[in-house]
Amino acid sequence: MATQKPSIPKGTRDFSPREMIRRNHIFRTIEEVFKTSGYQPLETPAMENLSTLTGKYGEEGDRLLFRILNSGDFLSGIAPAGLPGMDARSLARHIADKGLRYDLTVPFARFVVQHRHEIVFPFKRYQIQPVWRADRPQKGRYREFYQCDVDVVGSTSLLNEAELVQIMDEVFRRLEVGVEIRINNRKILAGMAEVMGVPDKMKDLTIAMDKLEKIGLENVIGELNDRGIPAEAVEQLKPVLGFQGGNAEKIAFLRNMLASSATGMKGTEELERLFGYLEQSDIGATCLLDLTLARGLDYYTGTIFEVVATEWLIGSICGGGRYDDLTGIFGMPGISGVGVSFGADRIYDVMLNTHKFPEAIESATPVLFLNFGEEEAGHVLPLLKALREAGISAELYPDPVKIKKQMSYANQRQVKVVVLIGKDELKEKMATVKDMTTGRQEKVSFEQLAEKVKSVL
RNA sequence: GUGGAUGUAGCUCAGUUGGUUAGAGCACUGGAUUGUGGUUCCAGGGGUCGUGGGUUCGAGUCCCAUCUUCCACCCCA
Repeated sequence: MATQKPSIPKGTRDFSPREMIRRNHIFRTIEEVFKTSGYQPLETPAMENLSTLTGKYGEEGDRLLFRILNSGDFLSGIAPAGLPGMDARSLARHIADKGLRYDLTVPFARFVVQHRHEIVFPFKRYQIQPVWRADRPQKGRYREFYQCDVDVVGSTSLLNEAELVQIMDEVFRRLEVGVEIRINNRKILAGMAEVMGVPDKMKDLTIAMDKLEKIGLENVIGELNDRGIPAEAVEQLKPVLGFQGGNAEKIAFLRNMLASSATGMKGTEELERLFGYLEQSDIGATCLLDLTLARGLDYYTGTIFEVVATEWLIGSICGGGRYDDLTGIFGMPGISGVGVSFGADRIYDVMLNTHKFPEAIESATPVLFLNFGEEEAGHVLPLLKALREAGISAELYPDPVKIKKQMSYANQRQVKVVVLIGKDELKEKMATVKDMTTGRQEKVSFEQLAEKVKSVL
């Protein structure tokens, strides 16, 4: 067999021990915050039935789903004559009925409906697992990445939204990542489309508005025109796009602008109440009412969130919102949920580039016993066990190779303490303890070893 | 899915208008030092030049295709 160059699929990554220590620091911090707010852990399978996934993320989302080829003779049901006339899309419907999950929210909704009789509502869960998207990789964009979701379903209270903001604030405070939390409400966007006389164009409207920060006012207006929104409607939108003022002023402005839209007024009230809660919640990060925030996922119906890092531009590092009827598609209408998702990989990128990883999490190196041969190594085993029981991580070099080689290994592993027990030491029942940072070494009795090692560490 | 850039040793990169056997630094292995690392010195191993075609007497170098990575669009964590 010809040797092949080892590689991994496009957009996926290996994580080295050094990277894993840092990633785990992020995961543990997030999980800790989730737990202290009363959320419970949940996991779902990497793959879902394709019928569960399709149609939940919009047309673009469907395109980005990874499909899993059926097992067995999956072409048997297709007439060979029909094949040439079939495009990849329709063929895919016949030969794939499973797909990798695209996010954690839809599988969660599926879980809630499927287990509705076992669940006590309001149900609060968190879920930290990878998701897959067949997107083209780019800066901060991967085909396999981890999401850390917190959701609560079965409650329409805006206190849930406020709690999620608190969680976002606390996570990034603990990770020492500077952020701005942007908040909007889909009902506001629907209301705008309504008062502009283009209620069916809400999606086009939001896609264009969302780009304001990126492409500027002129280009947004151009895009609105291209998307078939009449000039007089665009004219009504201009004050929104150019609005300067604080959150309270924005709410007052909306109340005036959206007066004729029941939906719009509902959204305005929701925002007002949420910001009221936030004022009483002692939030450290900036919470900004962003009238141009849209978010592409189809299922959001109320409050929407997005978090961006202020010290490193990489797109959003956390996002989410309220979905009023996600469970309805699975046959359980009338259950409202709200949640946010932390993008662990992007948070990692931000922390790496802004040097936010604490040194302390990196230096958990063990004590190393050198291996002088079969007999000497045998005498090390009880000492090794004693150290470990004393809570000191320790290891014995497995092969009796040259001491120089073993020392070199210790050095590269950044081992702080090396213990040498050779023929000489065995005779006196002593161990030589070497401090690798100073280079100094000292002989101690086996009984004193743990204590001595501790003093050097 | 659209457009642009990229690929030479494990890593970072040289490589002339196309011309012998493709180089350097770091890393690795062995030795100076038969029980002592991080410094130094000496020696050594390692590359079908991303892959597949083509042009040419001759291709790392030119052309085409394809893949990877990166960047932008779309969309998004």
